[in-house]
Amino acid sequence: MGRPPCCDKVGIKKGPWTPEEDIILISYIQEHGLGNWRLVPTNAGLLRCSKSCRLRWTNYLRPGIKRGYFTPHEEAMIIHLQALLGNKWAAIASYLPQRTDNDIKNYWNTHLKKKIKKFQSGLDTQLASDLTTYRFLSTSYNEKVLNSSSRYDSSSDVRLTENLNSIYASSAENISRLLEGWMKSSPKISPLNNPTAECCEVTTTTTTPTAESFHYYRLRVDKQEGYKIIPSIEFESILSFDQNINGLACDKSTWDSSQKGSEISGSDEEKVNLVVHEQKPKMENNLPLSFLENWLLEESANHEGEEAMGLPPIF
DNA sequence: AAATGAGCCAACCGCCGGCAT
DNA sequence: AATGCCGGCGGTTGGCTCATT
Repeated sequence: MGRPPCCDKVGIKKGPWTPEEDIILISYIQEHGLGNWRLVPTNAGLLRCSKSCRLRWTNYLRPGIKRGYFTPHEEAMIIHLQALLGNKWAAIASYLPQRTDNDIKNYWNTHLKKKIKKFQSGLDTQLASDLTTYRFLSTSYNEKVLNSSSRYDSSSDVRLTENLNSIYASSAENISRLLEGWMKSSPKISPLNNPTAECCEVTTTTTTPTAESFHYYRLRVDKQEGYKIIPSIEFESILSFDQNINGLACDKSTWDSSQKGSEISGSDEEKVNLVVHEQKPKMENNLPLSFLENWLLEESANHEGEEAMGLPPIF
């Protein structure tokens, strides 16, 4: 006999995650840490399979995920790495720790593949005129031919970018998006799914490693007053979140129409603390650098200034 | 204004290797 | 040793948004 199944297939919810589910998952992971995904849905009270929870966390909720447009340097890295490694998205993502493999895969399929095709057919003069990108594309595809016998070896994979001066995205952006979605979808479901709760608060702490600072905010869910995002200190330094929280509130009717189920409790006295721990770049795996890794370091240094300035994509 | 198509992306599906039982 | 789940991965899809007709 093997292990018991992780979850019943009956009664498992599918489809897009609601902000309420996100909150539940985040708070569970904050409390219990990452570990046995099999136990997560049951213990957290989520009607999802463990796989869905893990995917949601790794692709969307975990701290440090950078979203939005890809910088020219990121694009070039993806193109180069794809040429070297093939569709090994997880391996490619290991060199871009702020991006998920899913994001990179999507970006490749929806943007880069077309652009490369266009470039190869000689139609994209703008692309060809950009020396940096041209060099990446040229060397990538030359190397693909030269190194056609090489294979990616995960055992020797050095998380190179941990050694780079990566700009870590604040998890506040993720959570602000989450809360924004929560507000939009709130008419149907209560965030805390507790029909008896009068009030509940979610207190979140985030850090931006580059700024060495902490940012606090609270989401207050009150049966009488509705939802409120309560900014605390240093909000102004997270521009995107600061913008997102403006005007986020709903009235009592929203609360009343949204009472369903009971997943996590909430009361005036209860608080759920979400402490999102940001990872700082580590200097581990100090192994000798391969040709690729040296190249990436070199290119990263070359593009550091450009990326920091937030230049728009080339394409 | 309505219909249609394209683009995008979050989430699912299915496979595989490793490992717990 | 055999069984079958877990976790990771790449491929695919469904549904949403936006642009065009």
